[in-house]
Formats: sequence, structure tokens, C-alpha cells
Amino acid sequence: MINKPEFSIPEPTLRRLPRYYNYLKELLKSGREIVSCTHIGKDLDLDPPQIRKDLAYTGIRGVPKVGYQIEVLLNSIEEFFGWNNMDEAFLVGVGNMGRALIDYQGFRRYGFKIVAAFDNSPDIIGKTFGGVEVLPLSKLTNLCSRMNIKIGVITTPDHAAQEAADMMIAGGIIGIWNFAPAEIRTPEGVIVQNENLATGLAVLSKKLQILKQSGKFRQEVDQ
Amino acid sequence: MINKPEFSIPEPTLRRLPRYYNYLKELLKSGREIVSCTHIGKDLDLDPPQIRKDLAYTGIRGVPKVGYQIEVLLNSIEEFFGWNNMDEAFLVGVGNMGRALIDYQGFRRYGFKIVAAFDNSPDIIGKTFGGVEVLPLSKLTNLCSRMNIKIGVITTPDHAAQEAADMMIAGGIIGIWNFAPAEIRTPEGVIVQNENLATGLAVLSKKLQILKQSGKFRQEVDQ
DNA sequence: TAGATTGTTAATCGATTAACAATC
DNA sequence: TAGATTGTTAATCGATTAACAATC
Repeated sequence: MINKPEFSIPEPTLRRLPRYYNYLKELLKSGREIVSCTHIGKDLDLDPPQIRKDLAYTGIRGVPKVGYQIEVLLNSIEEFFGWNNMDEAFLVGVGNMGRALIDYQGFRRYGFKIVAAFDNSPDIIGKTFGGVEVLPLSKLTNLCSRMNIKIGVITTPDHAAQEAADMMIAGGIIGIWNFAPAEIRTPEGVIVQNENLATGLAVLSKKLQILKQSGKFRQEVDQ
Repeated sequence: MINKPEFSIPEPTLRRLPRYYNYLKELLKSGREIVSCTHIGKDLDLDPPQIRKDLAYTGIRGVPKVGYQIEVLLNSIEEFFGWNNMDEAFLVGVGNMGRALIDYQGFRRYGFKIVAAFDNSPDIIGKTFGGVEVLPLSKLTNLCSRMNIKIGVITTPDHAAQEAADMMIAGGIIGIWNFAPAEIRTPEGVIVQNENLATGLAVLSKKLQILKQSGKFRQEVDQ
């Protein structure tokens, strides 16, 4: 990739950490207090040394022969991602996907909250979803800078994505979470995280195709 | 990763191909007929040799000095993923995310169609979303094998994900697209594609954090 | 103590990038 | 033809895996 910004933490690690977090949260609920990488590795199908390295990025230190204290580990990951201080975000495009994201309260856990939604359709403007009012798109840029919002979510159709991004950036947004399957052009210093669902689907279906061809797939139920 | 199945095509390539596809589709619409990797690379911020390698996996051959015929390229990608023959899928968990996926017609383009949805809540059973009726969960396994469905989508809450997976697998499903942020245990020969949205969010927010700390972020609008 | 686990350094593996001949 | 682009082979880079000493 050209123009790749320099981040010291490998992205695969970044992607695995939330997975550890969810898993550890469950483990804590189940009454456990201490866990080893061997244990985590068995449940998550990962190699223990890799887990150790990943966790080390959050700054935590384990105890040889014992392992890690789950509670401390959870705090360490929260601290690492900054989930303690809430990030407020704007969302553009109140279709099904947009509504799903607005309604999904689960992001609060990750210090993320959608505080306003924008759309062009008069049918939806003024309505409220999950406590969030839908405002006309024309108000986006202005409100963005006034409220000092730094993160934007795009859930518009393809053709509207670039415009939404432009308005966001004009309002000072520097991080865009893009669910539209479209290429967004942004100036340097703006981070775009593409979340194209079709990608995951394509990977799954290709793997299935290969599995089927190899003839190794489960023909029937266990036994 | 332990137990990693052997796929000959690198997953990064698999993830880039749908991106090329979307991009090329747009390019074709705009009237262009032929494209070079240099051109694609400029628009998608990728290195041309990498694009060439990726495209080669689909079996296509370009013409030196000229490039690739977009239409042929699109066909080649469709063929590669098998998007011509439709895959029918079941979905479990008709919450917001579930509804968003059901309503989203865009997956048809990728040979993917949700043909039935399942839930436990009497409030939703019998209702119809996007032409898909919601059936009681108890009917899942039976209907699965009768209709010979091979792909399942999980959009349940955390705690219900494993049960949904078990019922799917009992019905003969071999590919699971999992949107629940939970670890699913499956027997060998079943492919699970996890689509945890929090992961993308975490990556974005961490990159932003690093960007902010480096002081290199865009303070204001262009100019 | 003995055994298990951490943390770290070295080796391996795979994907990306660079180099370059072949081609229209 | 000259220049641009493909396709392929080699070099580089980075992440994963293996090895092992340190530790409780």
C-alpha cells in the first residue's frame, strides 16, 4: 500500500485484542480470576506465544507459572484502546444499516456513541431512532465543528458516500467508519476504516467453494 | 493459528478482489472499457504488481502495453467467486442487524440470498421483513436439511450464538457468517467467518489515538 | 524442588515490493 | 520503433512460530 501511515502496533494484533477482551469478559463472568495464554489459546485457537506478544502491547505483565489476572487484563485493554473516555460520532445515511448501528447499544462498551444522525430524505428527517434524532444533511458540517465531533459513520448508498465524507471532513472529522462499498477519497491525515460486508461474504463463500471441491466437507451431522 | 485449513489463495487477495470488482463496475459505468494496473493502483492506493498478482488468481490474462478489458475482468472475478450460481442462506436472530442484512438486497450481486429467518421471540415470529418470513427457531434444523441450505448467518445476541450454530450444523450447514461477538465452537469441516464490528471500530479508534498523539492530524479544513 | 508459564530472542513463513525480460 | 504495460522471478519486509532461559 502506498502512503501507509506508520503505526507501531501490527494491525493483526489490533484486531485480535477486542476478541481477547470479549472472551475474557465472559471468562470473568463465569467466575474465573486468573488465566494463562495456554488456556486462552485453547479456546480461541491461537498460539500462546502470539497471545503473549499481543497482550504485551497493552503494557501488561503476567506472572510466570501463574498467568494473568483477568480483571487487570481487561483494564489494560480498555486503557490501551481508550475505551474509558467516550468518543462521540455522527452518522450519515439512516437506512437499515444506519438504524442497526444507531440502535446497537453495544458500542458504548467500546467508548463509542452515535450522537446525531443525518439524512436527505424528508420522510425520515425529524424522526428518532434509539434516542437519536435524524437531522437534514445540510446541518452536518456546521454542527460537526460546533460539537467538535471527530468520528463519522457512513451508511449511505454508494453514490452518496463521497459527498457525506466531504461534508464530514469539512466539519473537521478525522476518522471515517465507512460501510458504503465505495472508494472514498480523503486528504492526508484522515483515517478511513472500510467495513465492506461483501468482503467477508466473499471470503466465506470462496473458502466454502474450495472446501466443497476438496470433498472434505461434513456430508452429514456428527456420527 | 492452529488447525488452519490449507487454502491456496492468500486471504488478503481474497479481500481485495471484491474491492476491485466494485471499483471496476463503477469504471465500466463511467464509459471506460480498458484499464491498466497503474490506473487501478492510483485510484485504490495499491501497488500495480500486487494488483496484477491478485487478478492473475482469477485466471485472467492482460495484454502488455494495453491492460485489461474491464468487462472480461468483471466476468473473471464473478466466475472466480461463483457469483453466478446463487447461494441460499438462513439467518438466525431478527434484531436490528438481522433485519438490516435481510433488507439489504445488495448481496444478490454476490450470489447470496437470505431465504428464511428464525427467531425465538413470539413478537416477531410470523412477521415478514424484506419478503422473508420469520419462523420459530425450532424449525431451523429440519428445514435446513430439507432445503439443503449450506450457509447460515448469526445475528443473535452473544449468549444465543452457540445454540444457533449448533442447530445450523445439525441441519447440515457448513459455512457460518457470524455477527455475534462471541466465540463459536464448531466441528472440523465447518467454516466460520466472524464479522465482529467492534474490531473495525477498535482499529479505527486506536489509529486515531496514535494520530492525535503524533500531532499530525488535520487541525482544520483544507486551506 | 519440579513443572508450568512468562518473556525474549532467533528462525521460519508468507505476503509485499522491487527488478526486469517479454510483449504489443 | 519507443514506451508502456504485463508477467515472473528475486529481494525485502513483517508477522508468526519455535526455542529457550528466567521465574514463581
